Amino acid sequence: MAIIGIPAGWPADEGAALDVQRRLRGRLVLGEDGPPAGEGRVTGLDVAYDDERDLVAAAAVVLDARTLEVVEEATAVGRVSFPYVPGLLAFREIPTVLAALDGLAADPGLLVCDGYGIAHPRGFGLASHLGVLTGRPAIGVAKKPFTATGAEPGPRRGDSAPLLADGEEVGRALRTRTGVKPVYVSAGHRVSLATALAHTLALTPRYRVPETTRRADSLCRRALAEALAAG
DNA sequence: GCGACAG
DNA sequence: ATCTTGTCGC
Repeated sequence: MAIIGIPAGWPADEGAALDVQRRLRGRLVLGEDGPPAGEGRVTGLDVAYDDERDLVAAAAVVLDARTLEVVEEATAVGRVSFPYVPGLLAFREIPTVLAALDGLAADPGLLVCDGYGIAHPRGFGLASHLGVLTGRPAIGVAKKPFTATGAEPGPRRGDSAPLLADGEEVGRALRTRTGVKPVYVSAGHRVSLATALAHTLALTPRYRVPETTRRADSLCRRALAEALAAG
């Protein structure tokens, strides 16, 4: 499989990335409810890195939202396109993730990203960025808190507490399993927070992290290992 | 100015 | 993200 190069004109430094982020932010759509949970399709996206060889492997796994069975999978391997800078994660992952999405024949439905949507320092995290570039509904489900503030949610599955930025609710800390650490859910593009929360609960019948993310995580690790073995 | 900070 | 030792539980 060919290695995805860094796209022409891709931001080369933080200043350029911030400019792109600010421009794309103007195309964000937040007024839609988005696709209802439990029907249609949901697609999990994740990446794995090999810093030594400057490689990133991405996976896109399409699930039937009702049964959570795999409909289709695709992977891509690319060159790392940006250093890790908190708040600019999208610039590191997006070229290879888009290549994986391009490899799908099925309609991906809702995009479920490993990271934040609008609960981001400038309101435009990975899920929002990917949503705008693809035009598709997208949500972010992160495993760790970022810059938004919030209280601890209650102890039971389904309990949640607002994530606040400048007094506005930009997401929720959501307990997906009773007695287990919460995940951090935010709308990305063309979805409401309520829809994002409903999807996250529908995708976590058994584990803390959504089934989409778990499937994509294991697939991109496999893809990276195969790329390294192939040379 | 300093610390904190998705993956 | 990635690395890494040991431990607990189904």
